[in-house]
Amino acid sequence: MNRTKPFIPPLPSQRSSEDIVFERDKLTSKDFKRIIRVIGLKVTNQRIAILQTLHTDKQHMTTQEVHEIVHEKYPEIGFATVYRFMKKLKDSGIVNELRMGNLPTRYELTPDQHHDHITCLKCGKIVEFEHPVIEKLQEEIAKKLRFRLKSHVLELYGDCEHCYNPIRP
Amino acid sequence: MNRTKPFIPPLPSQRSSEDIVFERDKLTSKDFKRIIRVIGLKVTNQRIAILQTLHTDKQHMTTQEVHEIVHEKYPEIGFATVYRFMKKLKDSGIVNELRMGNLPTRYELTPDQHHDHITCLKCGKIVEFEHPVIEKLQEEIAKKLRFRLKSHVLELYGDCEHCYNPIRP
DNA sequence: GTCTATGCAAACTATTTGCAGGGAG
DNA sequence: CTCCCTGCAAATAGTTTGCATAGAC
Repeated sequence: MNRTKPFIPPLPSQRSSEDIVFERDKLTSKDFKRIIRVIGLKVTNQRIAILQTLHTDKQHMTTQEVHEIVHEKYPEIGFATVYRFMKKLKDSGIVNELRMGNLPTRYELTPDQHHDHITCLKCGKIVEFEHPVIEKLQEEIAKKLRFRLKSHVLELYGDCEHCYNPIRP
Repeated sequence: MNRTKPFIPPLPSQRSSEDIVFERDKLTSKDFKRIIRVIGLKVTNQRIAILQTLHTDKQHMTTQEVHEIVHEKYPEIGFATVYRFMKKLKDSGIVNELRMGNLPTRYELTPDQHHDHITCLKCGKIVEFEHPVIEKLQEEIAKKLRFRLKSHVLELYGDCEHCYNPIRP
């Protein structure tokens, strides 16, 4: 996977190319501030910390997990702040919302290259994959049904190799 | 779409072919009883009514909607009964669970032929589609990642033709 | 100084659970 | 007659909202 490709938050409308291009792997506090400003919000320590967490810590975190981590640095932070900011981030495309079954919603910084997920029903392990052909087929389907495709969710569910009985043949 | 094909509830294990084949379009009270028995539950009026509703009324209903409808015939019925039964139905594959964004979970009788959904973000319209190639590609992905594929969710989101500005060219 | 953001708590929504009585097999 | 099923209500989980204060710009 190409990890040095520039990370461009997909803001639907007013994108001013040179303004919001970030190096995905090297996001600093300065970048976070910039992201926040770009989506028209005020820069606060809490928000920086949330972005920092999403960027540094493990992918696919729930709001509660994000809160837990940020809480260590800013013990006063409330759930509401995290929830509210996550929603803003989602609305401006900075993060993706992942809904696995009826588990709590998880988030990931919008990847530079779109990918989907396969989740183990037994241990909860999540593996990412990309499949350009499927992407293209989806476009075709939408076109045929006269929809303007905005987004999609493809989640596979199964048992990972460690979880389906390794003893029985 | 072939609507006269036999409807075979995909019970994972003990399927005794001649026992659980139903004509999808003609399900009667008798069939509902049979379905309930097949999944190892006791037959009750409430359960029959729930299946009846899922079969007769509009597809893609929430548990609350199902409850509302069944409630007219059995005013004493509680949410719990519907929720509990829906879960059983899901576990035995009689119904599919659809989770569109963070909206309440919707259900459909498991279609004889698998299909996915495209949802209009503006008016909520849902259109079903099938795409065998995508299905096959999913199998391949799972295989490559060493998962035993159990199920998947493919939901496309966009604006339907009536909702993207029909005036502007 | 103005207006947005925050923290707290309460409200809300969808869903689950405990329990005692009712009904299917 | 034995459990399973049901209705009710209370509990829970995740998320949202109202409000007064704090803080960014």
